[in-house]
Amino acid sequence: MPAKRPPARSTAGHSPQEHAPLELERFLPYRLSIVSNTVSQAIADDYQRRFDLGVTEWRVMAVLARFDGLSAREVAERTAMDKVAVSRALARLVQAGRVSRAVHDGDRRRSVLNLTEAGWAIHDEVAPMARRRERELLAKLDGEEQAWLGRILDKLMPDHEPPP
Amino acid sequence: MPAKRPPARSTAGHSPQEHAPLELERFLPYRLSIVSNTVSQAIADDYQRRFDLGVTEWRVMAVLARFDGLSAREVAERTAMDKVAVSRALARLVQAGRVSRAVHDGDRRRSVLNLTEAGWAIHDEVAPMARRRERELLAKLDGEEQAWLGRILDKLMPDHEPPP
DNA sequence: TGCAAATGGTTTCATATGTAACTATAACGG
DNA sequence: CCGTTATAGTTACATATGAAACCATTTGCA
Repeated sequence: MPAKRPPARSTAGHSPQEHAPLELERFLPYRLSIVSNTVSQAIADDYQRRFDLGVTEWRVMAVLARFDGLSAREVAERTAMDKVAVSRALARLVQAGRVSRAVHDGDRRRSVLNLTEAGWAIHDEVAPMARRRERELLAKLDGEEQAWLGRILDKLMPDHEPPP
Repeated sequence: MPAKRPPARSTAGHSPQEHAPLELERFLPYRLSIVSNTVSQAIADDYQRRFDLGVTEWRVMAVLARFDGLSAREVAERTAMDKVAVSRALARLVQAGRVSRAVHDGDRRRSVLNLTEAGWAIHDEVAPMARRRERELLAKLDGEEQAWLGRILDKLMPDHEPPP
């Protein structure tokens, strides 16, 4: 262990002015990002290696499992990803035979996307995993806290009203 | 507006089994990541362009503002970044004359890091900005919600006890 | 001592991601 | 109709990020 550890004093005795440094560990956006990244990473680790499936790809699969025949743009709306990310995720998914892509009748710019059998098979393995992780996360909170967290996230969520 | 929008039914009438698709917008890790990314991005936009300063660099500056003479590894601990990210951030900061790097007496592997005058000048502009953004974020919540959020994040935070 | 293992830090390489430019098709206005 | 503008999606480029290999130094210990 190293000989000296300077005391955790503030403003580094540097100059006359008060520098009011930010305390990262009490800074809300910082804490949010730590928690969020830790959680996402834990979940992703479950399927990332096993299925060679990225987070973005999984999100696309998740919406296609609920809404079939979406276009790439609609997928983007529902996943809060931008269209480039969706395009790339789809390229991999189609390539891997997990999603089928057809052309929309009457608008040949649009794709019509669906999970394939292989896609469904993966979905049906990953979805329960993800839910299990979510439960593990929530298990750290008591019921009251869980309820508050839900409400708070609703309030903080940028209004991103997907079509009903 | 396009002619048809398929109803939001589940499981895509695909096969006999129940597919139990994940509802992303109710999935906690997903919502967390949306909120976190939105907030971080909003803050970063403030200084990113103005000072050509990345989020990682700002975090390094923030800890150096509170603790002078840290080594890179100590910075990494306090920012929850990995050492590669810290190394890179430091390279840019030192290059830009915002952080000074010396060699530790008695352990020549270690660096001894400090903000320079230029670094302090930037810090003193960015820190209040960041705080203002945090206040804006919290303004969306009432007092009770703010308190709960703080407690909840504490509980969800991975135990990452930096040395006192 | 002296040498294996550990530590601080940087570099390398493969991937991921964001922005802007681009292609193709469709919608609109005269 | 025909040119302009808008939309769906992809490509290209630049930058960011993570994992592992890598150097230098220090520590531990026989």
